[in-house]
Amino acid sequence: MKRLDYDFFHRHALEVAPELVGKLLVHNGQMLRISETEAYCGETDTACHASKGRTKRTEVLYMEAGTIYIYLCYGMHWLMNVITGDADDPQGVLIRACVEANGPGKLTKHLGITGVQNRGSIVTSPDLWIADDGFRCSIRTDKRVGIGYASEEDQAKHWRFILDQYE
DNA sequence: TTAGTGATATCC
DNA sequence: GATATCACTAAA
Repeated sequence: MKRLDYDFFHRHALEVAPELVGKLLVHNGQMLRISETEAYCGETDTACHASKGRTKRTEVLYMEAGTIYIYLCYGMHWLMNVITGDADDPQGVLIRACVEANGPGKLTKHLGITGVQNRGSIVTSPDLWIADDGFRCSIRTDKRVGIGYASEEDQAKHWRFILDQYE
């Protein structure tokens, strides 16, 4: 079992996102198998929060790879992202679901993750990290969901990665 | 299908 | 200061 390090996240979101599927998300002693992720790729991606520029909320996206971006949606659901790529390049991967809980809001609730983890680092945090235990599986892709505000071409991109079948 | 919830951004 | 928006969920 190996903790994913800076080098793993220091790549393009479209490389990191599919590889995170099947990994273990560890928080305060709980371990959950990630089963669904989505990639958000920079200011040119109209679905990405940073597409409208850098603000107090989105500046986390510009931080270095491995930074945790937690965002409160609809007043009650914490959504968890991990920043990838170079610093000042606002891209990241949304953790959408794990085997034990489907839905990004349910996942963070299940793990007890809240905004206090925002701006932390998945590489150095003592109680929140992602591990590779050698698990292998096949993955399928699909369109991202819940991004109706994005351009049609961005909505059409298959940047959602779903655990399909155990090997 | 619809209500609920609150931080953030955008507009006065 | 006020309002509109939102990477969702549960209940019906």
